[in-house]
Amino acid sequence: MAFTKRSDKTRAAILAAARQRFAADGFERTTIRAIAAEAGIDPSMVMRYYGSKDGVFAAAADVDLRLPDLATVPRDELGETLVRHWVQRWEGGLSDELLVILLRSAITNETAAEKLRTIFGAQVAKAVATVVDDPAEVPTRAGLVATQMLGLALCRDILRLPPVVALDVDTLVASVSVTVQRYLTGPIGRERSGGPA
Amino acid sequence: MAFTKRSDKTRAAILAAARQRFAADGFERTTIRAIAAEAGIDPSMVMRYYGSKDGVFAAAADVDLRLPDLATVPRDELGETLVRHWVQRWEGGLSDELLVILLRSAITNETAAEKLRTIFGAQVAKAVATVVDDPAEVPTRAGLVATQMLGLALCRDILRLPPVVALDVDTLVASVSVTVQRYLTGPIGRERSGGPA
DNA sequence: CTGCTTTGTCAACACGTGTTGGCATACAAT
DNA sequence: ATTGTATGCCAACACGTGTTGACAAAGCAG
Repeated sequence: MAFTKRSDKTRAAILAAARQRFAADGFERTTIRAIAAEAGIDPSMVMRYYGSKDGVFAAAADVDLRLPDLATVPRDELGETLVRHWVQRWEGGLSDELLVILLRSAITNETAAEKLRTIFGAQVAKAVATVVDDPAEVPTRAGLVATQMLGLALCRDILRLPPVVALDVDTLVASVSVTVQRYLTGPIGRERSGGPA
Repeated sequence: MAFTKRSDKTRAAILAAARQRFAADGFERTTIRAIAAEAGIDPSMVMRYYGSKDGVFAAAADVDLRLPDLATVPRDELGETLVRHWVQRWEGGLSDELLVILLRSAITNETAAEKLRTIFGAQVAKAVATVVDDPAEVPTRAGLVATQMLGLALCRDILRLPPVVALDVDTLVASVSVTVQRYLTGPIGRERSGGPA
């Protein structure tokens, strides 16, 4: 299988087309025919190489958040590092409609939702775990972080709320970083926030 | 038109059924037939009384955020007031699948997205405007607030990320309030956060 | 009771969907 | 050149969709 078959080019074209369609339209509104048209081939090829619509989707939505390794980051720059990385990941339109696909589809497609849950449960929690001392706090902090990061992506890249789209990257990062930084290292829940320590 | 027609009961049944289906399945996956079945009537009635699928949706997604009047709230309790109200609005499952409908559908349906943009543009900005001095800052602050609030709803009530679902309301409100409070009254962008002021 | 409007059901349409099998062509091996 | 196989296209299927119109029953007006 390490040999390149003649069909690899078509396979790749299908995958690229599928990503574009899924990202633009979500799971339900994307049709096999549309994918095939964009790839410039026949719909039946999509079936042959990926088995079913769910098959293409699974292949297209195989995503890695590629979060930075927080262990090497100064403790007071965690928020900024994470948020800047996140924003750039979403901004870099080219190859990264992956995240759009996942988020768009996760809202109506239970398979995609489960996948997203897994990815966030694993990758974000792992990143957070390298930073938080008390293991019992990890899920809570990871959840709060997810709340802000996904909300940011949702408003800016999916819903395209004008004021959020209008924000320049630096202002955005500066504002949101503080939040994420606190969710990572600050007090959570009902603890006093301005304590002496 | 103030008189109650005989068909009002059916109309109401259709609307209730539509809300349930749209909230559960989103716009695309909800079928006229499913709505009719849930309402216990014939699919053609849905068409007769609401014209088209888009018509039913428009009627079902006519939503009012009912944000509290921030003018009467002490300045340092703004975040908590807003967030608690928001969480309760989403928690109160009964009549309020309205928000689920809107958010779920806005991700794939452009009409719904536009509606959500309008609602947030108007209602949130208005609420924020009663609190912020500099009018130029209103959109930015409203946008940031939307980011966190919609992200919260997304993770907790749509995607159901386990750690976010697991959080009890008080912890949630306590943690997120601080963020919203800062987006409303704190420094934004690249200003120094701990300045001498 | 006789007519007329309203409320509802039934059956069907035109269309788009995922999916399948058959058939031509281009390539690879002998 | 002659096989055998991989690659691609075409036509069709079975099904579910939004939507429409004809027709029956129920309520009301005269």
